[in-house]
Amino acid sequence: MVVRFTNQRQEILDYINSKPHHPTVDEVYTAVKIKLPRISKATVYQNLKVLAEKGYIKEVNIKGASRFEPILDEHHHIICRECGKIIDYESKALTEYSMTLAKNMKDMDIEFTNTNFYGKCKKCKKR
Amino acid sequence: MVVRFTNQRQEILDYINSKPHHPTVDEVYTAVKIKLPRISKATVYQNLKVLAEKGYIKEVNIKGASRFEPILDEHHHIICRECGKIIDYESKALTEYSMTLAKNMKDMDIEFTNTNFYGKCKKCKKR
DNA sequence: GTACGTGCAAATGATTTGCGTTAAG
DNA sequence: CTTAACGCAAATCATTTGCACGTAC
Repeated sequence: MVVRFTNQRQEILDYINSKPHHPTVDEVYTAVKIKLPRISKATVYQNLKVLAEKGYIKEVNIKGASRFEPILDEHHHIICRECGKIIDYESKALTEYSMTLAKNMKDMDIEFTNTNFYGKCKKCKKR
Repeated sequence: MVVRFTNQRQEILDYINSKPHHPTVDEVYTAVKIKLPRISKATVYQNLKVLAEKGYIKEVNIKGASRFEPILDEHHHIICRECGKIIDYESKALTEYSMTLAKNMKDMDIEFTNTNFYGKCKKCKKR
């Protein structure tokens, strides 16, 4: 199965690569619609899925909804439990340590790891 | 606001505490329905939410759907990217190391951390 | 007795699917 | 040309909400 590089696919990929912002499907749809007004949401869903499967982008699940991010150096996420805000957090040491543990697991072949730090952001803490 | 301990709530809590199995909402619903045939799915949703908020159980998000687990010692998850199977993984060292990093974060107050190890389980690898 | 909880049905949101048409390679 | 991809509408899941009635405390 050949993966064709259509306009729609390219715009979606470009948008996700343009900002470290972890957009939702709707955010991608709204943004890409400006350049390609006739695009449908189903196409956005389909392409996000394909792009993630083929390894062009990465899918993250926060509070029940899918979000997407570029392929960056392996990193971790700081997540507000209340509003779902995400901050990227890089720690090679943590990644390496996790992967060391992964090598000793026999139940599954581990491909990558991700550590989530859950808490409350400043805004949500005020309330 | 007083949290009342109704039959429904107790059965849901008991079921989740009974097995290290990370059930989905539907699995909880089906299981509890055997003992309480008149229970509605909305009640299951409501109670799972309350129980998680009050800290009686923990919510985990895998492949877009909510799953629930008892409050155990802090632990991590090994997840099959294909079928969503979860295996618990305990490593005090990893938890402690992550929490050490968390103490230096100024953007958010971290309450807990969780590391996910993603890979493919034996069954899915065969295909 | 008074909220909080329940069950039901309807509403909302997220995601997927079927299908006829379009366009990439 | 041929087949993956598109756009649209409808279908399917997951989850939430409104409301009249029931019940824990």
